[in-house]
Order: sequence, then structure tokens, then C-alpha cells
Amino acid sequence: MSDTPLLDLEARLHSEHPEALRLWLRLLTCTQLIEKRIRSGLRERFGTTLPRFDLMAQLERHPEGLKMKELSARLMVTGGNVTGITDQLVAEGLVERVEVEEDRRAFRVRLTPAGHAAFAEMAQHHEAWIVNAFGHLNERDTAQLYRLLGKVKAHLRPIP
Amino acid sequence: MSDTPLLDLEARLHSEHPEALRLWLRLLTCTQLIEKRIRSGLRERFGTTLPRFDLMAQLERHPEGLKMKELSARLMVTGGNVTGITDQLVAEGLVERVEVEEDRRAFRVRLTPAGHAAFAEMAQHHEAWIVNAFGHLNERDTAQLYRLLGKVKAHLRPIP
DNA sequence: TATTGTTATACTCTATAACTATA
DNA sequence: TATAGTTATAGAGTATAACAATA
Repeated sequence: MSDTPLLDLEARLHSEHPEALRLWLRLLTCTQLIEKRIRSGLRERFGTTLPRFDLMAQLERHPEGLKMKELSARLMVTGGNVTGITDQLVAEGLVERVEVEEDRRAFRVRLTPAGHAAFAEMAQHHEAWIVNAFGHLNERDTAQLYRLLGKVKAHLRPIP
Repeated sequence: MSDTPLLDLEARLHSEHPEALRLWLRLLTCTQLIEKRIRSGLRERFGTTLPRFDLMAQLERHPEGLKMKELSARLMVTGGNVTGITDQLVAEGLVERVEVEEDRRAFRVRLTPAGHAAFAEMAQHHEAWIVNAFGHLNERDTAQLYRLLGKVKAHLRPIP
């Protein structure tokens, strides 16, 4: 139980922690159901995808722009993917690459005015879908769920 | 606020329910972090993927086997994908298709003895990863989180 | 006609690794 | 040497739609 958690799995694990497994399956199911709604909403209403929306959401929180490296870390994907998604959004005039004076290798990606406007509209619907998904939670439940997930997150990322 | 939730979004949504949005982002982050761990664990240790594991997990709960249609519903993916994943697992001797007497269009997919053994080993590690992910939750927190997510799930799927 | 399952297709996201240009 | 970002590649997962066989 202490420091050799993987040595005698066969003997005990399958029945020792069924609650953790049930919890995980429920967490996964909830997330997937909500995520599917958002993905189809974004696709059907705006012809876009969740990773693209997420990238724009990050930029909206950082009007001065974010470096590719920062975007990569925040979106939890590798650099090549950020390049690809950014290229698409640049081609559509929604984001732009701005040179960084101090470092000529890097630049900041930021929303264009058109991108800001497009994001604002999407964000409204996005928020409505979210609010609807959690529609039956009262304030207390919402706060408690948020708090408990905070504990989980803190343990998952020792250095947030 | 009552029956026209999408008409005047611009005016109110962005500031009216920030808690729901925060909750969703945290829920998504937790799920993604855990999921990434599980995916890389399955890949590195067992050379397999999460959808394949999930399919086998469904079969393990149903020793008599499941029809493709049932697997499709449970895994929340469309039929073509189930065919593809099943084909892979059949090729590796982990699952088998068994004819259904009453309906010659359909059959049941079930684990082979080799598949059962392979799944048992994976499931042990899988459970260890899950237990570790929720390692800092005490029993009360776990139960409460499970209960709250149950509320969310019930609202998401009116007919479970 | 409707349903079960397959096939074919196309698209998105992803990680990896080799590459460039700067630092 | 190390870092920022790109390119190229390959693979997995997904949805869609057309299809065959059976109900």
C-alpha cells in the first residue's frame, strides 16, 4: 500500500478500489457527452472545431498575444499542431502573427478584430451550451464540484 | 431567462454564468490530464489504445458478448469505427465474432480466452493509474464527487 | 421497407523527428 | 549548444454515406 504500488496488482487491485474506477468512468462519460455537444455545435453553427476554438479562447484572454510555445503548453499539444491550427486561422484572417522585437525567432499570435468578433459570437453560444449542460446543478453543487475537481487537478499537476 | 435562451445572448451570457464555464474548463482539464496518462500507459506498456481498451472493457462486463450495434451505442461512436477496432482485435486473437441464431445479419462479439487474459493484465495497471490519479481524495470526497457527477450525467442523458 | 453490419472516403487531431533560423 | 518555430510524415479516431444481406 505504501511504496510498491505495482508489484502485486494481480492479488488486490481489481477489487480494492472500485470507487475510483467508477468515479473515473463517470467523469469520463460526463466530459465526453458535453464535449460531443460542443464539438457538434461548433461544427454545425460555425464550421469550426474545438481545438481551433480553444486556441482562440486562449488568445482572447491574452490580448497582447501568446508565443507558439506558450500556446503549445496551454493547449497541451505539441508544437507542430499549433503551427497547423494557427496557419488555418491566419488564412481565415482570424488571428495574426506579430514579430517580437527581442527575439527574432519568435512572435506573438493574437486575434485580429475579425477574430475577436468571431470569437465573441461563438463564445456566447459555447457558454449557453455549457450552462445548459450543468443546468440542474444549484450554486452549492457547482461550487462543491469545482472545489473537488480542484483537489484532483492539484494532485495531477504538482507544479501548475 | 425562461424560454428564449439564445436570443439575447450578447447582452448577458458572458458575465452571467462564469461559474459554469470555470467548472467546465476544470472538468475538461482533469479528464484530459488523466486520459493522457492512460493513453500513454496503454501505448507504452501494452501497445494498445484507449478505444481498443474500452471495447474490451465492455466485453469483459458482458461475457455472453455484445452486438456491434450495442458496442457502438456504449462506446458512443458510429458503427464503422466499431468494425475497424473489432477487426484489429480479431486479427490479434483477442476477440471473436459469434453468430446469432435468431438474426443472421448480426453476431455477438466476445473476448477469447487470450483476450480475457490480456484484458485482465491491462485492467490491473489501468486501475492503478486511476487510483493514483485520484490519490488525494478521501472516501468522502470521492463519494461526493461521484454523486455530483451523477446529477450532471442524469441531466445530460434524460433517458439513460 | 427497415435494420445490421461493412466498406470506402475524407478530415481532423496527434506525436515524432528532422530541419531552419536565430539566440 | 540550446531554443523557437516549421515541415514532413505517419497513425489513430471520427463521421458520413453508399452498400450487401437479412428481417
